[in-house]
Amino acid sequence: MRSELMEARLAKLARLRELGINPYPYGFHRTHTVDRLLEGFDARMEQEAVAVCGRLMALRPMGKATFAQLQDPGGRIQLYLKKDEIGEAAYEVLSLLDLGDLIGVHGVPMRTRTGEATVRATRLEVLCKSIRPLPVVKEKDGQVFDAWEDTGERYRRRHLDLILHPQTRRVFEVRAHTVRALRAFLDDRGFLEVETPILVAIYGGASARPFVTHHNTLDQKLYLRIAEELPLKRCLVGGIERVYELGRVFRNEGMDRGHNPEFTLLEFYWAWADYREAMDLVEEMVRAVALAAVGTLELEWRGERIDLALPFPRLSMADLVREHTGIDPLHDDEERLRAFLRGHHVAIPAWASRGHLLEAIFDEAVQAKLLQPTFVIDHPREVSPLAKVHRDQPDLLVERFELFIGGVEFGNAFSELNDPVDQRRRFEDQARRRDLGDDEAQAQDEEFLQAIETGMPPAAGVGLGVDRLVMLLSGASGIRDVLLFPHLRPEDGASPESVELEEEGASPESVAPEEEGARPESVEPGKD
RNA sequence: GCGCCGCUAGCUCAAUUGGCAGAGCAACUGACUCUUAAUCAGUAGGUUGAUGGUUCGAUUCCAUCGCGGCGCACCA
Repeated sequence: MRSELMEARLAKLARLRELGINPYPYGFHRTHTVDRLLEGFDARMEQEAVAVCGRLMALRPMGKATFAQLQDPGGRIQLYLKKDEIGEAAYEVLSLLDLGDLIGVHGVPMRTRTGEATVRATRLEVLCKSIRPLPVVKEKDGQVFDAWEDTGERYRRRHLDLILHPQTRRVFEVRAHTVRALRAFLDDRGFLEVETPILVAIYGGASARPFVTHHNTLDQKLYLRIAEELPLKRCLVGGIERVYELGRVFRNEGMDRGHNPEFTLLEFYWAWADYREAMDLVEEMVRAVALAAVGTLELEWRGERIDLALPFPRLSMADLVREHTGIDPLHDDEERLRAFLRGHHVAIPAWASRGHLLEAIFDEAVQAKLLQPTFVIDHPREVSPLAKVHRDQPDLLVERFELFIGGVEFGNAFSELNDPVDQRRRFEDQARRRDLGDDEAQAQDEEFLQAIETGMPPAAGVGLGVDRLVMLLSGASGIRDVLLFPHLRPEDGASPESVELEEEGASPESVAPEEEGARPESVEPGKD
């Protein structure tokens, strides 16, 4: 049982207190992080007094001297603690340390006989006694022993993953740099960042099923937003001509290596521009962000080499389908399109129109093949209720593009529809579709329609999947690798009365109320 | 949601045709003042994911469930 290991640590903790040592002190004055200390290490040898602190990752006691490995965000360094030098009392403290403890050491840089950079300690301080053991991973000459690589556990106990795997930390540094670069790119071009509601009474701006929640005081059904689109367009109406939001949206759909229930979406709206200019900007932005975040345009992702330096071709969805299948999706008999999909075992709902069929064939036969960055343009009207009709083929198509890289969609954009009469008609069409069984059809948002009726400037609008961009730039193949705490199934599925609550406050009452009727009316009235 | 694979000590993994559940590391005790996967000697550590079934006997065979991974479907 694990508690036996913990008992040993708790006993040492008690002993430390007996010795008059506070195992949880208030801080430590560090002179160098490990990476800084290693820069110009030899010049400092036997000269400077240094102070380092971090997590104890290895202990090699040899009687009256002990070697240890200390890890901080800058890396690991060896410590040499001699009884002669730190004193009898400190050496007893040392014997009460475990792997995983946080310690601080004052000392002098030295090299061992084998040349390893080392801090010879003159003083030892306990900074935090760890009472829960962490997985022990050993390494020699780049070879790792007893690697801790249970993927699920790494997501579930991400703090351990971060301690044990520097490359995990790097992914989140890439993520931070990516987000910062996106903001910088847009800020530099006069875009204003805004924040709009996540809790909404009407969800819209995308085709997806929402999460449902409830406001107690108002006794109102609320949704978590599935897109940022509609409020940002109201900003356009209000005269914020360049506006963006970079935030979390929520879609109540399947989870796999490309999908998490909540994900980070960048949307920006650009007045007086159309989707072609938006493509120019997105292409430039992707390159700028890649250079800022990882310093290169040549990437490897899911086993494919991706070259962001290549011009992003702009190919119409219909042309791509024709090229890959021989079907002319705009002119061939609809039955031929249906037959193709049946042949590929794609379920086709009865209400599907030519546009839906075109999109379905594209998804089936083309999408996965678009490895290098490609703009797919000019989508069917029926699947794009917020896009402006195509200036050349207004009856069938809209002005829209999706950016594909590595066979995966990264972005979605239109020349935004600003004809209020048409917009209202399209919402009504969506409502009809909903009646026919399309549960992703968009609900009518009256506030949004009224804003559009006031007059929204012609504009391009772009949505970009930030998690996927981070995946591409960090080389991660799954979205869970770029989320610190991805959504997972609850750990203690089976016995409800199991006394196994242990860590991560798996409180039994925190179940998502799937049914409406299950709302507890009597919860803590007026806690505010 | 469907299919395939997996789940054994804190970690990484063994266990012949169904026959007393093991090793290394970590832990504990002892030795060791330049080690580095430290070494040496000893000790302890398990409801084999859960429940049920077949059997004299189940880690092993069967069923159901849980969790995870991969693939498919839906989406971004």
